[in-house]
Amino acid sequence: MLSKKAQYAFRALTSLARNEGKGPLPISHIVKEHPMSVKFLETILLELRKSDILCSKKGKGGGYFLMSPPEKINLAQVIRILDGPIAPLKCVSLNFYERCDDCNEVSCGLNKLMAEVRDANLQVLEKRTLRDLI
Amino acid sequence: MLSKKAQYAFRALTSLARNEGKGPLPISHIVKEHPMSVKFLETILLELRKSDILCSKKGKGGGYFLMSPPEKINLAQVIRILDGPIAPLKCVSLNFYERCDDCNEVSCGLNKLMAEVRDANLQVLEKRTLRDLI
DNA sequence: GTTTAATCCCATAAAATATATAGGGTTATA
DNA sequence: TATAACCCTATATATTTTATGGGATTAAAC
Repeated sequence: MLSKKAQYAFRALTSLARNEGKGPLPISHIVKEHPMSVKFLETILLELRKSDILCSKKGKGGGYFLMSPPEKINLAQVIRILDGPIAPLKCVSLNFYERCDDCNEVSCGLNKLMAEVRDANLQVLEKRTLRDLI
Repeated sequence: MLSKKAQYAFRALTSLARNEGKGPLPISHIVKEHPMSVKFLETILLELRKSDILCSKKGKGGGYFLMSPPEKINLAQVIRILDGPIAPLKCVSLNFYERCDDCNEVSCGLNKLMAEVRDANLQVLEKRTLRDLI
C-alpha cells in the first residue's frame, strides 16, 4: 500500500505537471486544489526537491516546479523516494538491497518469487510517468 | 514490503508443504527449521487456520497441516490474510475496497495506474503457489 | 486417571513507523 | 521594509507491527 506521503506527493505532482512551463507553483496554490496539511506537504516537497524531482524558487513569487518534463519522471522514482523499496523483500531490492540474516538466499524459494513480483511492478511503475497522471 | 508476519508465514508454509500428506506438523518442529518466536508463529498459524489455509489437530501428536494441496494455495491468498490488500490503494482493491474520501475516483488519474500495478501483482501472486515455494 | 504435549484464545506490552505540527530561519520581490 | 514564499530541524501524536504472557482446552500415551 502507498503511504499517505506518496499519495499526497502524487496529488501535488499532478498539479505541478499540469503547470509545466508556467513558472513556480506555491504550496498555497497546491493545497487549494488538493486539501491537505500545508506543513506536511512542505516536508514532502522538500524531499522531492532534495531527490532532484523538483526545483524550487524562494521568496515572493516563488514555489515549486518539475525539474524535468512530466514524461521523464516515472512513478517508481517517486515511490522509492517516499516509501522506499518497490520489491516486497529487501533481499531482492535493486535500490535498497539488504542481506537476509535469517534465511539463505540460495535455498530460499520465496526470494525468487518476490523478484518476479518486483519485476512485474517495475514494468508498470517505470513505464508510467507523471504524463500518464494528467 | 511483506510484513514479518507474512515472511514467517511463508517459511512455516514451506515446511508444511514439504510435509504434505505426512500428518500434522507441530509448531515446535517448524521453529527448529526456521528459528522464530513460537508465540508469534502461533498467532500467525491460527490466523491461517481461521482463513481455511490450514487445519489443525489438538493434543499430543497434534499440529498443523495444509487444508489443500500446495498447488491449490496461491501467494495472493496468504498475503491478503496477513498483510491485507495487494492493491497499492484501497480504492482499487478487489478484496478490501474502500471509497477515497478526498479524491474523485473518476477524475483521479492515480487510481487507474494503481489498478494496473494491482493487476501486474496479481498475475504473479495468483499464478504462483506453495508448490513453487518448495 | 494422570501426565504430557499440543493447539486455542485473549489481552496487552513494546517497538517501530507513519502522520502531523511547531517554530523559527532564509531568501527574493515589490 | 513588508510580504510571501521556501528551508530546516525537532518533536509530538497516532497507528501499526511485532512480540509476549498466562492460562484454557484437547487428545494421546502411560
